[in-house]
Amino acid sequence: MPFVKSRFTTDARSAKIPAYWDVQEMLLARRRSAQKQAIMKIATFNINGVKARLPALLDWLRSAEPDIALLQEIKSEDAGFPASAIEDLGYNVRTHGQKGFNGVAILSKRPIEDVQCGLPGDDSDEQARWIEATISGEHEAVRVCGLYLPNGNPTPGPKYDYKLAWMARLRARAQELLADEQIALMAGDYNIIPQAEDAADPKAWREDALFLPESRAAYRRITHLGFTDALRSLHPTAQSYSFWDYQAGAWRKNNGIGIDHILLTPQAADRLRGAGIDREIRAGEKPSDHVPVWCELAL
DNA sequence: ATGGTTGATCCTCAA
Repeated sequence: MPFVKSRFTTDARSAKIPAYWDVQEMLLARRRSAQKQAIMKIATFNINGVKARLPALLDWLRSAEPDIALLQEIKSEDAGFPASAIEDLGYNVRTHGQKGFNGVAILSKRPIEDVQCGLPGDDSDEQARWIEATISGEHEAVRVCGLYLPNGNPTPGPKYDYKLAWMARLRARAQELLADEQIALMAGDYNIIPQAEDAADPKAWREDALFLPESRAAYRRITHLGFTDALRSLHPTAQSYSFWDYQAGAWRKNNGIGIDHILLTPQAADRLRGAGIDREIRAGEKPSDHVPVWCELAL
């Protein structure tokens, strides 16, 4: 390796002084390690019945160690939620449940403050699909919104109308979050396949409420307000599948779809440090048909 | 092409 004379080290004396780049590199490394201590891992997970899924949920919490987990489809009333087993792992628990279906929850190692249940905009809506709260990191707080967007099938029909109406209300809440200019995110089961690339077999979903052009346009009307998809931002070409049907060997054939998303406000996106999908737990004992999607924010 | 799984509940619905 021949010695290449740097234009910054013109003589032997100045060569002893650390180069400008080395100093910058050192400062950057120092800043990175400082940020590492304040990283918060925030996950969304549609567990498809918290009681049937409790062992799998506890296993995942122990191994993935999220600071915050937003759960959907707990299929449990608040009183029936198995909070104590989760609290034993060091989590605070807040639920917004209903009998039989739907239901959302927030698990957090740090205190859960200013909890709001129910998506604003329709007082007659009885379905438990929205919970939001403020959680403080080491230096800064994040407003986390957990959502279970209506499936919408069959189409056309009242269920699809409800989906689109719910998405219009979601857009209104999203606009408020952006206007607040806070570190905030909306994460959950959106029941939306944003693009053909987010499905192994997009043709099979052409007529489905998860992939109809009108559904995807409604989703884009929300993201285009100024949200960043955590996974897509860091891994533009990664496979986004987060759901595999129980039927017809979908998991075995990797016939999946990406419908669980984390949308960040600009203030949250600036603090994004990592994102991923825990797809391996789909192969575990009595798995949910969804797997967790997570991101890491420097807070 | 059409098949076929799971959870919660009250035997059928929702996904």
